[in-house]
Amino acid sequence: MLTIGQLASYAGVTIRAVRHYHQVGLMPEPERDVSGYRTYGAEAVVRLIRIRTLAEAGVPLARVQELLNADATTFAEATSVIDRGLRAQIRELQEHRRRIAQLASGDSLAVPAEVADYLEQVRALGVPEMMIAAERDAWIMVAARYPDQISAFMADKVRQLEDPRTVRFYRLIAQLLTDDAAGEQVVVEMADLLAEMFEEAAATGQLDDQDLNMDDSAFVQLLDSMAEGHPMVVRLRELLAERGWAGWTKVVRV
Amino acid sequence: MLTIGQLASYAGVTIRAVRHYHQVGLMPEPERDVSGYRTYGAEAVVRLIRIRTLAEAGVPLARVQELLNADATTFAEATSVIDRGLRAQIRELQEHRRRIAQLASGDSLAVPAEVADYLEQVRALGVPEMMIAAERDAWIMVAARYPDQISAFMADKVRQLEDPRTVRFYRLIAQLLTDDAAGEQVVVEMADLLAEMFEEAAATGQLDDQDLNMDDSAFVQLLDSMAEGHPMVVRLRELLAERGWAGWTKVVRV
DNA sequence: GCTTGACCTTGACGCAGCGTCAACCCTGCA
DNA sequence: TGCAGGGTTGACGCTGCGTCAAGGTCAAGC
Repeated sequence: MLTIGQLASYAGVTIRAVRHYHQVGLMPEPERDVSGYRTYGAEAVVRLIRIRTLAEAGVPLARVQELLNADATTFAEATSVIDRGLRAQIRELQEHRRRIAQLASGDSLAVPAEVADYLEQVRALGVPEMMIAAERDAWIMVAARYPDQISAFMADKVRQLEDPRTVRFYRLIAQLLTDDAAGEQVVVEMADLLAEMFEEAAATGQLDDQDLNMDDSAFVQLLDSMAEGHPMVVRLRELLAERGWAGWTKVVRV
Repeated sequence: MLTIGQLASYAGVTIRAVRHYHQVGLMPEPERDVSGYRTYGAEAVVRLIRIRTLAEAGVPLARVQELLNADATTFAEATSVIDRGLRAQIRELQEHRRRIAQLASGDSLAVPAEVADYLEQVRALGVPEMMIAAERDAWIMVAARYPDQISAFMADKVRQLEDPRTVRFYRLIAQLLTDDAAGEQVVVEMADLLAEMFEEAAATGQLDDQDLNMDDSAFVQLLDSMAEGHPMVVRLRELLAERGWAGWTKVVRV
């Protein structure tokens, strides 16, 4: 007769696992000797090995129970179900790998590739990291709220970078953030630039497109609020208001 | 400002998950409004999305914490570690699939393929299922104890099946188990057969090979004990003892 | 007969990442 | 005013054991 330790070592499992199987009813509690030790025979070894074989194949213990008593047909069905589950898990893990690989490349942490590309272009203009980070955060939110439209948004933004005035605008931001001496006049130039571009956008109907895309006003407010942290933004909005424009995420004439 | 439900829905997670992240310190507890509701700003949405992105990529929450504050180099290192982990998991699952597929085929539940093949051949001789099951159990144990030698053992057993006396022996077992009337004379014939074969094995040195392979006497006793359940086996051992042989799993001259 | 070390016993907490009550309070609308 | 649909904390549940804790037992050497 075997002690629990011997049983466990024959089957290549831990003592704790054997006791666990008793607890959940996978193996019957065996006879005890005079001092209370569990005593096992060979049939326990066999049962334990079969349990392990199934468990190591990824079968949850609850189903091991059923499978050990199942006929061939039931067993075959069960295994095919389990195999489907395993395949699904593998697919999931592969998806995880893909995501991790994406994360590992660049600052794309939590942003889709399109956004990362755009940010890279903005970075190339010399815009300071602080501003890049703020932009990234905003686009993270947009991507979360409008996952289907994010690539269209980004395509639009990339097109805007072709306009020299947009580039100039970003350069001014860089100047404001890096050069403490730069002050009011820079902000004024920015406001003028924006007002001019808004005018054009209104004329070509681009401002109307916004309505179709950003239909969630609470979300727009939320995005706007992200910018308010900076005093420069506050001042810029004042100047834009003087020029007849309100809104930030979504621009409207007032 | 957002409530917890709004925050959760922006990021596509459950409220419970958000509260969990507070609890484990992944997200700071935000301000409360007059009635005790948590109030969030946009930066919480961003942080939550980044947490989810990492978590869904299979990063344990404990590491998400570190990664969010890590620099690019640390981050790259960490992701490669995580990717290795994911690959390992995938390999494991694939191994599980292999095992499940093996289990699904035939009565190979927990026996290696070699054993299953051997049992199939024995079954073909007309040996009743009860005996097959007993044999299978014994080989399960042998395979567990001597995984490296099991295929050699089985090759040996298959070779033995070529001997007409072995076949005759199995047929006699079948007769004993199915025909209640069959009695003493069958067992005697079996004992004679075995004694003859043991004699030959001793002459050709095959019995010495056993010593090299089965070196664990406790294990041998255990295997012997599996057979003792049947009165026929007990009687057979008596007769073999009269003919000068002892042991069952491991045969010795006495 | 005593000590020592390896092995056995039960009981209970811990783990990851939340899901799911329970029991109660707050808000907005008809 | 009532009711639906938010929010709050607190606590247990799930999987498959690992890991103390606080002992009792066995075999062996002195």
